[in-house]
Amino acid sequence: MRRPSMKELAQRLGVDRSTISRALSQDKAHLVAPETREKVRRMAIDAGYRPDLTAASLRRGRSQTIGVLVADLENETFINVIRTLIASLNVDGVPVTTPLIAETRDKPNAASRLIETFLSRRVDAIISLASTEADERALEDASREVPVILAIRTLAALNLPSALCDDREGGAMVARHLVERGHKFVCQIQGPPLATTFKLRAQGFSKICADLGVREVTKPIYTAEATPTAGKKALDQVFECEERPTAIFAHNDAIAIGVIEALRERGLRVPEDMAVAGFNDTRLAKVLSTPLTTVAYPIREVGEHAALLFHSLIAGEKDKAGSRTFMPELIVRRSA
Amino acid sequence: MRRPSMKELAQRLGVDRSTISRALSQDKAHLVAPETREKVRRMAIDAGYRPDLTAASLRRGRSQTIGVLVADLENETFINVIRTLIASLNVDGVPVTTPLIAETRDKPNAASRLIETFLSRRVDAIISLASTEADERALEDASREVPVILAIRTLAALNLPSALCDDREGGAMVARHLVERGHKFVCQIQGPPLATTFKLRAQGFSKICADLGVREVTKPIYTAEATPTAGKKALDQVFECEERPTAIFAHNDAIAIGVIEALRERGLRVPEDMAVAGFNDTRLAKVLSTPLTTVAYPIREVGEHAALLFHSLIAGEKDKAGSRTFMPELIVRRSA
DNA sequence: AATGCCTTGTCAATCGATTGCAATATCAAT
DNA sequence: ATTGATATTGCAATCGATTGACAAGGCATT
Repeated sequence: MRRPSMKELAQRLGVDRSTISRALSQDKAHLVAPETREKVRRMAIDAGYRPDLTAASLRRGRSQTIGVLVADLENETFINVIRTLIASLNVDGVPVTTPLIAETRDKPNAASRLIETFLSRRVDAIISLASTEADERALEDASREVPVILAIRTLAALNLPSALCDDREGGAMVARHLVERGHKFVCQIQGPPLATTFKLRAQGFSKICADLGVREVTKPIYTAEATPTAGKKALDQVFECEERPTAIFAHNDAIAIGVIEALRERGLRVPEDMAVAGFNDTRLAKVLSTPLTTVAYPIREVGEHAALLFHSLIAGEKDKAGSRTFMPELIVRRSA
Repeated sequence: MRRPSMKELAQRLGVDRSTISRALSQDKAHLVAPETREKVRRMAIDAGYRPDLTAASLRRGRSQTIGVLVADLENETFINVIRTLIASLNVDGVPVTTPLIAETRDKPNAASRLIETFLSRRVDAIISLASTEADERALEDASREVPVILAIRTLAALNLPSALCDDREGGAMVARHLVERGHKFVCQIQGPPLATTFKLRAQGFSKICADLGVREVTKPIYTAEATPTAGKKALDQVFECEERPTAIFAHNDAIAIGVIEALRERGLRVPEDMAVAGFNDTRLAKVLSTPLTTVAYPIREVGEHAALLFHSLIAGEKDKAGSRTFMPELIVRRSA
């Protein structure tokens, strides 16, 4: 006992399919007599009618679908941005645009392949929370067919509408704070160099250090991944230096957590023997027994602006679709 | 300069659209002369042809799409199961089935609304990693229209094909271990009672305690969410008891981490003053300076079996689609 | 030469909804 | 009664691909 199509509903009711379509639609419902409209709606409900969105997509040329590229599904910040984005895709609690979420894990060709799939599925827009310079070309090509929006990670060369955090200023905030606390020799543990985020944080941090006459460990220290494990390993490099810094700026809370654990294993106290600051203000940051000094990411703002960009671009209002950069906020806790 | 459709390719090449379709397909390509086939493929490539999957879906009655319901996108275990599932959706590295991932956050009506969307989009199957008794009805209804697969969380009443972990035995493993270590009075901090997972872990644990004559804190302790913050708060309840247990089984690593941090703040050492065990073997479990004794979730097995179920059911091989329960593994580290 | 088979390709219907245009009905105004 | 405007509905094309039925041509067999 399959569910009926519009055609069948029409037959049962003795009207044309177009009437059914209009009666059930949002914007064309006024074209059908209130009486008929009600009749159609009632019948649709108790016949268990369910619209076929693939058919509607084909005809409309709009799939009511958005492709979401995300670098890492385990990353709280990404997920939370996606959550606020998704929330804005609903109208009256009913999801009208379905997100197609796909993860790149920063693998070289992942993005281009996924973008191909998105385009084949005729997404109405693509929003990338995973941009790296390796995908620049793929995103540029895609942007000629469909609106492409950048979030979290920018790509300077592309000039696409984007929703970002001021990562440079975030790095600067940490630097200023460490200087205020009297640190004279500090160190960064950077995230993987692929994404612009970390580069900017590093720049902002270093700039302030230079300006205020604070020395940094000269050799740059990177992690392969932005994870606790990688952070833990990276700490070894800090201790290979001739002189030990008194504070570490980890580019992300996950890294910071690894660093703190590693310090603890070496019997060093945080912040007394070594101050540690992170970035993102993860859930865990508050819970740690040495609560983490970190930079709160403007999650809601970024998510909401990304959504706004999506809606403007869909509506063809290119003028309204400006890029914005939101300010993060330094959260001072015990660790630094 | 829009991309061409099959029709346009056909015109340019002076053949019928059906020939193009067959030449480009996997399974019907042999119906086209090798010469023509090559000609078509070459032309398709340099004309930048890209198939329209919404059109194909409509005609085929199969959308090459799978609806994935997940309770929490921040949960590593869910994500990792989804990852292995997704990996199996690719053929030769090319994604043929697109997952539609949606998060319920265990909110009452989220699942049914999302299932509606899935069905409107004509997904080929639904796989739920978010089942709670509240969604039982919705999943049952859905299963009459499309294959529904359960993963991680089961629903006893429904008898749907599922890929599970033996949570009861997992709980039992922890209990046996604590007994071996000489604990006589222990305590559980359970996850939210919605999902069967936690109920089973509790049962398995309590059964062994009872059998081996170990006492448990009588009042059951639940967390509102399976998060570190909730775990931290739950620990207060443990200390409200007249007699203090010597070991805690937290139903999940996130909870365990919160518990450990809270203990540390009270100045108690883990495991000397209080042993703590978790569940899932999260990334963080290894990294903690008191590495966590926990139960490794059979992520790969569950993910792969879920994928296998999907493929069998799609192929109409219902007989091959049996439920399976995989054994977790106790990982003994320092915390208990 | 007749028959049958195989290969290759065309024709046309179809999936289920949406929408521009035309048709009819209704009503008011002249 | 005629005209015009408005409201409501129907007709039919369309979105882009897939597929069953069928035709044409080539080849081998008898």
